[in-house]
Amino acid sequence: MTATFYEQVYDIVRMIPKGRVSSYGAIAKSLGAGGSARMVGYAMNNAGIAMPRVPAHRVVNSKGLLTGKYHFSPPELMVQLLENEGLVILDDQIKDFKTVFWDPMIELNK
DNA sequence: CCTTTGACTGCTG
DNA sequence: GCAGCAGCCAAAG
Repeated sequence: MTATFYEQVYDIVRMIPKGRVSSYGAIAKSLGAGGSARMVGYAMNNAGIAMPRVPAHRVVNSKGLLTGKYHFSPPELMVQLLENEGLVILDDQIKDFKTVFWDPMIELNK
């Protein structure tokens, strides 16, 4: 695979179904990157210019908090997009996070 | 080649 | 339950 770590992250994120979310750590782990969750977030920084568009709004931290919302323009966009997909956001936190959580390790049968 | 940078995570007090 | 600290590791300068 000539794909960089970023591209691998993008692939996983694009696979996240509508109305579901995943976490940085889970994605990193599914890539075999171990605890390099920060790298996933760092990759998301590039997601803004990645093609095709990467649904970065479906990626949150392990607690279901929209930690990266301030990287959107405007920050409220992330919440809007998630709510548009049927999710409920309460004070920057995803309601029923465990229920809508999408685990790449399981869904991709890795 | 060495340093800095993170949209994170888990443990500890 | 919350704040602080350290570990994590790839990419960019």
